[in-house]
Amino acid sequence: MGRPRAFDADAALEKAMVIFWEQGYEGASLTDLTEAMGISRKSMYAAFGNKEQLFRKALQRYTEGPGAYVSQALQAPTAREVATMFLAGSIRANTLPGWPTGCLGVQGALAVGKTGRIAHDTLTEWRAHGQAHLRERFQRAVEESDLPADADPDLIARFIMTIANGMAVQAAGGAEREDLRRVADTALRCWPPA
Amino acid sequence: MGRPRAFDADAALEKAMVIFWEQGYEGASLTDLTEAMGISRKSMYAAFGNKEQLFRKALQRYTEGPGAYVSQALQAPTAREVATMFLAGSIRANTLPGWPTGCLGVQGALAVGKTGRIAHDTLTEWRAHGQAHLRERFQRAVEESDLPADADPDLIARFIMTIANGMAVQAAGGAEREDLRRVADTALRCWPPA
DNA sequence: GCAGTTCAGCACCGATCGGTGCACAAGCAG
DNA sequence: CTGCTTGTGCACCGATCGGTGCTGAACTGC
Repeated sequence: MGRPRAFDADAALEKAMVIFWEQGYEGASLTDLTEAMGISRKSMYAAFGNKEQLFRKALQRYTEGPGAYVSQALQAPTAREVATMFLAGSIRANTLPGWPTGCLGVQGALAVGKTGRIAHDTLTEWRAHGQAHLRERFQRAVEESDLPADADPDLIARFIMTIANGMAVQAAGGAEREDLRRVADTALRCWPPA
Repeated sequence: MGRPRAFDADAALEKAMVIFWEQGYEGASLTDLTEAMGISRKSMYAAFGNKEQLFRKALQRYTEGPGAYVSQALQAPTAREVATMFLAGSIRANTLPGWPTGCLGVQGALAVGKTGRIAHDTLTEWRAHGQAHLRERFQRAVEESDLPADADPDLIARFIMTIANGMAVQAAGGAEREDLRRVADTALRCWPPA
């Protein structure tokens, strides 16, 4: 009994997920969230508890929606297909047209709100500069025949930088130095990588 | 002429760098920063301008300090040594004892302040769960002889997850789907990776 | 000594944060 | 219709944000 709710809680949760995805937890203010969800603060609290619980539910929805590739990949018949499907699904989820770029699981504490946009852009540029330096160096290596003539300096630089970026996320999650060292060794087992 | 400043601006900048490194730009409040620097807000503004400029100077100091491995690696004689030194330096900088873990260039917009700690931990756990599922699946592959008996499921899972994490950072920086696809192909060119 | 200049500390600014009390409207059971 | 419950919107809470005006002390050149 009582008055039924006048909005679609599931649709509202999806809107909230998008805001968290593109702005991160701290960067997403209650005003941002409720405006996107099209409901009042009070309705949000009544329906979802508080901001933290809303975030958890948004993450769960992400896992079942854009992040469903994880469980799908795990069902592949061979280990190689698991890895291939996992990475392919990750790529797809990271670059869905009409959706925020990147992964909510990383982005959620990587993206920033309005006040942090400056720092976000500064760091994106900083990483791009580092990658550009690598690319130029590998370009030189091609010219010096240190790398094969058909090697792709841009790809190699991006590959190495991707490993480094990934290791930074791993380290933020508590990975030990020896863990990372073995990852790097694995990445360099085949050289040149392309 | 005039009264000289009573604190070491360079030491203060280093303290600020550490706070940004472990708490991110938005997560580092002026109170956090000035307390760590041991100076008043007014002194900070007089010496560094504002929070944004302080962040830029802290990033520059990071580049010249813990991040100096980048320019060092670029001077290596061969491309392979460049890649090896770059990754090794990245690992070292990500896991310096007595310093924050991870990379300021990623962390600066990844880590969060007090209010975001909950989300940060939630996401760290979320990523760890995904990696654990991968590990269990690769463990099964070893038991099924789909992977060699000496394959290391933990390492393979961490390697794949590191690529995925790195691609998420790349995507947040604007990488296209095709760019990421080639990175993933590169990572899977040698299989099994260990 | 003096005058000039700059530093440091405190209180305070408006804005925004996450979260809530209250009045009222909307729908239920009888 | 009358009670009763519950969703909704508005105004507002204390806390904190980045940033500043003011006061006085500390140091310089003369």
